[in-house]
Amino acid sequence: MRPFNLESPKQLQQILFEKLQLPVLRKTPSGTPSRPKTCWRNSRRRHLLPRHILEYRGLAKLRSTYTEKLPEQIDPDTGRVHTSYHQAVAATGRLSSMDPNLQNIPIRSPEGRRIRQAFIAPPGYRLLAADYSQIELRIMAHLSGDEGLLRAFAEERDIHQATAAEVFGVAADAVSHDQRRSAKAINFGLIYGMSAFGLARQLGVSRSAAQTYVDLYFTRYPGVRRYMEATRAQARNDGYVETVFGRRLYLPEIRSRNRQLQQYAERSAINAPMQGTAADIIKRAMIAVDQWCQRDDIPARLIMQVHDELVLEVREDFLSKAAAEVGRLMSEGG
DNA sequence: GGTTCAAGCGCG
DNA sequence: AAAGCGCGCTTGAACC
Repeated sequence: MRPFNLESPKQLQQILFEKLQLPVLRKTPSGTPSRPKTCWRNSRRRHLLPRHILEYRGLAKLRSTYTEKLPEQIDPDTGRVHTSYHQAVAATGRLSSMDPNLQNIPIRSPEGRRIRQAFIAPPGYRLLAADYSQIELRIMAHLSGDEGLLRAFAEERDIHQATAAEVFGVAADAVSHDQRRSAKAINFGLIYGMSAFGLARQLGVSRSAAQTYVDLYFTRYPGVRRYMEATRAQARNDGYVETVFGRRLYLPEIRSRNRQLQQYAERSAINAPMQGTAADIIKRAMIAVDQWCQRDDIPARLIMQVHDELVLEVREDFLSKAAAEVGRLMSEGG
């Protein structure tokens, strides 16, 4: 018998599953019992130990990846951390940031935000971040031409609230927190090509309830359903999908007899035009913003891109002018 | 000393 | 059986 390493995360988790009596919902090919991740993560509501372990993992990630590593990556010449952006990595046309990755600096947790606070501008300068609001859903509205969705955006509505009002048949100001949360999950799910099954798992409701939400959504936004169906059909016919600006993603597996590969290709076909068009738009904005920055006497520099967000370094006295101009360039393209 | 893989985490 | 897209980094295990 092999030595039993109690510090092996896998073994620890395995023992924990038994002690906590989490159900075995499937087995791996080798016969090892296995529980879905969500089951394990949900168990933290009932059990103290999983809660502590998940908290520990999050903190360990922050320490090992950011707190300990980033200071080592400071360039001695400039005193800054410099990333490399790669243009031909992500299939959808996004940039990817490497060595170090500055597109995944923490922000979602309070502890993570403390790490982000370490990123500062030089004396006399400030960081200016400008991001697109709901850009992929706006693109979905554009591509689908759905009247209801286009109207909601034209009226600058809170889109998740507006969706909830439509799907649950209530007035916008009567939408509950849970209804908005569900609508948000539906909206994200649509962008990702998610099924009713996936939505059910995400929301913790029954499959039939999730199916009801999806059906209701498509009744309210029929253009979106038409668009989704047309995109799948087009991908299957042509073997590729493309963005508004013509960037293509080839999907040979859309005709695979392997159902898993075929469905994955379908989800990619749904997602790529939206994610890819967003990538095209911000790249054009980057060119416009940088050209503006390079003009004489403009005390602002484009220093980072995070998919739907541009970050600039701006001289303090120029901040409001820069914010206005960057906003204009990002929405109108110059 | 190195590589490769999976798991698990960070972000949009 | 799997059933939500796109990424990168760290860790530990297994192996050379």
